[in-house]
Amino acid sequence: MPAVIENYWVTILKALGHPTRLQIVIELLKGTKCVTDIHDILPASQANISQHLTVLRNARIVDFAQDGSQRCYYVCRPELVEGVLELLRNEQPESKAKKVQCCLRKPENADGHQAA
Amino acid sequence: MPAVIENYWVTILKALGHPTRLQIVIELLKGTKCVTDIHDILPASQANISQHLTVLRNARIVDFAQDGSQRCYYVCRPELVEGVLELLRNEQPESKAKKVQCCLRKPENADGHQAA
DNA sequence: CTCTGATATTAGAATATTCGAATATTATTT
DNA sequence: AAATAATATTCGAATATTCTAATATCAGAG
Repeated sequence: MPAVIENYWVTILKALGHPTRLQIVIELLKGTKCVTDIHDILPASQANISQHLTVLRNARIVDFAQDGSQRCYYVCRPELVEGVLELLRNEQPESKAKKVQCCLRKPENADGHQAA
Repeated sequence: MPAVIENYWVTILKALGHPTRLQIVIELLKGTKCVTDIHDILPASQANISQHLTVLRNARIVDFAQDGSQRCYYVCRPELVEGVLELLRNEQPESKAKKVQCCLRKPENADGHQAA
């Protein structure tokens, strides 16, 4: 699990971890929309939406197709995004730990735990 | 999709959207660990790890079981977290938009688009 | 109660994010 | 070319996040 990959994962999660951006993505999943459409739907300024779209684009979550002077934005990884939303929707009740014992830190099983 | 729910989703995504916290969660999925265990594994100070664990706990992603003076942390929503990681691993190639046309903003189909 | 290991909290500086205002760019129409 | 609609960029202030250093708390051993 190289650090490079996880950095990319973090970029994706961070991009989704903002209310406006999550809303944008949810709306785009319903269908491709241009910036003004999104602006009509969400309570944010045009510039701000454009900024958030840039963040989402840098995370490679959305992309756009130019259509005249409009940019038709769409989710370019729908399975990823829908999957995440699906998991969030199916919120399970928290599970308690099965068994409490966790680590080898206890004296009796100290086997090369502190720096060798 | 009430705002309250999405706020919670954002909290979860934001919590996962940090390199150290994502690492912590990945490690905890392998097995319950106390803070010192995590500290041994990851390049961060004890205080910092404790802080990140607090963030993860507030997002209800992890919880702990007290075991003497230790706190055995574990992922309390394993399906959610593993599901997200699984989706990130199966990174699909980006999909291009099927068809370019997107919105009703065009003059010819302007039907109640601007404020009625 | 004191000592120690384990963990948490606080405070503050460093850094990053967010957003509005203003401006720039790009494509289309006239 | 000028006007206009659509979108992007830049700047800067406000705010939030992150991290380190220091300190506090808490549990068990002696």
